[in-house]
Amino acid sequence: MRHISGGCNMVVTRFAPSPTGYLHIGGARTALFSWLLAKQQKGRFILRIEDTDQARSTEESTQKILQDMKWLGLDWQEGPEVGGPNGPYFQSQRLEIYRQWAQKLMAMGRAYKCFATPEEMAAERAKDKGFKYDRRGLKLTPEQIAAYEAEGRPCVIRFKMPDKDITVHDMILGDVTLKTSELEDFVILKSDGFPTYHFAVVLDDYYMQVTHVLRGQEHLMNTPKHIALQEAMGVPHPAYAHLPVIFNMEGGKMSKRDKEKAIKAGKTPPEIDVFDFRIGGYMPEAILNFIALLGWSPGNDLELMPISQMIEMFSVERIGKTNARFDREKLRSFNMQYIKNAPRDRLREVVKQFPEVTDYPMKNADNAMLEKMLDLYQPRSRTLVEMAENSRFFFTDEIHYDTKAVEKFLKKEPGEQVLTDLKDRLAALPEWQPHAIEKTIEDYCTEKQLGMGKVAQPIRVAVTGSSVSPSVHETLEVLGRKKTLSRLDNAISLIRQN
RNA sequence: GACCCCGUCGUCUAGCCAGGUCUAGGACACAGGGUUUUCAUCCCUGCAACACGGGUUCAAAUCCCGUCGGGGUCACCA
Repeated sequence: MRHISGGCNMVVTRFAPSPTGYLHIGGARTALFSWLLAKQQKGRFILRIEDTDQARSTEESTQKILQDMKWLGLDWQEGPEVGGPNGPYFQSQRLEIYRQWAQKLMAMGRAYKCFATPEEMAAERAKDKGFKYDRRGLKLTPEQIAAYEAEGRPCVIRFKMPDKDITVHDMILGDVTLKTSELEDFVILKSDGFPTYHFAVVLDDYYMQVTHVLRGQEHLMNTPKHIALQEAMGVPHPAYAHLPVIFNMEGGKMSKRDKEKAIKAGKTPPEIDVFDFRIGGYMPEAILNFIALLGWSPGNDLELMPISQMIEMFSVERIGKTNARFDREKLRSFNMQYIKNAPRDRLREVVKQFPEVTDYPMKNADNAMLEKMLDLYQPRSRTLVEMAENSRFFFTDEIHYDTKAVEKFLKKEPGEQVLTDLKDRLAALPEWQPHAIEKTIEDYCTEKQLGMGKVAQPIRVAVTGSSVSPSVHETLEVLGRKKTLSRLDNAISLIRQN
């Protein structure tokens, strides 16, 4: 009898990505829900790498996925890097288990060899759209099999589906019954000796003592196969929960292809993978909060909540059945609020890590400058990209002058006059303090009978290149007197150029 | 095409399981107003949904059936 580590009733969930690219946002939600369930139930969360597709799996992808999981803060109690009692956690390292069970099932008469090549099967399917595997392997005589093997012909092992209906008791969808006639004898062991997904998940979930399987709804039709397999092997069924699909705004499944489509159409590609959102300047906590609400709701009007509260309030019963569109506008709003409400320590950490994956002048910031920038931009940035771009004039002297702004505020009256006058007055200030700067500007306005807008905008454009920035006196203060004056000079000569 | 799942504001959703308290609540977006030196924030107001058709019932967003619509799956991919 196997000992179940940590107690018999312990909830064990897992996330089992295949390493064929970055972590998809939908995968991240599956991982999050599984993680939340384990945390809430004081159980264990396992990360397992399903690298049974030799053609597509890469070590690089594995690393990317681990990195994205860590960045999101979804830690695992068992899996790559941390190990665990039920390892290894890479399916490619568990081949012996699958082979032995395949043999066992064959000995039991529940599985059999088939020598048909992938090409043959594809040809059958091309001929008949509704083609279902015809059990041709089962019709082979022992002599034929021996002869094929003597020739060294490759074969697969197929599972013999039982002749009965199978009901999935889904925690979200309820009971879903599938007629056995809908299912064919599927391959469990490929000709390269690797298991198929169906075989590997069932065995691994069993050996890793997984109690709850949360996965996308696209797996619903696979589940009867897994249940049949579990029955044949005499192992328990984990509880299943099939999550609604995440749609793009067009109403189709949100997929990596959306990126290629956008590029072809000459548009900027949408964020699809977790890493895209990371580069896009989103905070992991905002992403987690947002995707948690794609299908799940705590039941009251609560939306923004810390992860600790999500853990507390999470329940599979409150996951809905309807597919959800991924509304980036709402994510942006969430992200803005997370940036605005973040403790300074946390925001500083996030902002300092950001240049690791991007390249903005912000990366050259010293701590004092960064802190001042944060004072101004924490309340007014929806993403770190906005923050980095809008504040770039602090960190580089390569100012890009917005043409419209230059025309409107510098080249028109009283632009030049304002700059030359204020340059002298600011240069003469005894102390470079925000209040002193503000007063200088205000006094100037009063004296010249000019509205604040007439004065502030030319300065703003001169110093930042843009007509948009935090309040002028704070901006100047942070920039420093030296840079302020030299940029005023530059702007003045720009005006005089023509 | 076959099988399966789903269907409340433009979007995410609460309400549905245990019908009445729903002239359907919240959030994002949008529109208008206020604050303001620009932008953003912030505050106020507004717009806006039970897919459709039948039942059951004194009463249906809530239960049943059908239609339509959307989606998923049909691999030696996961």
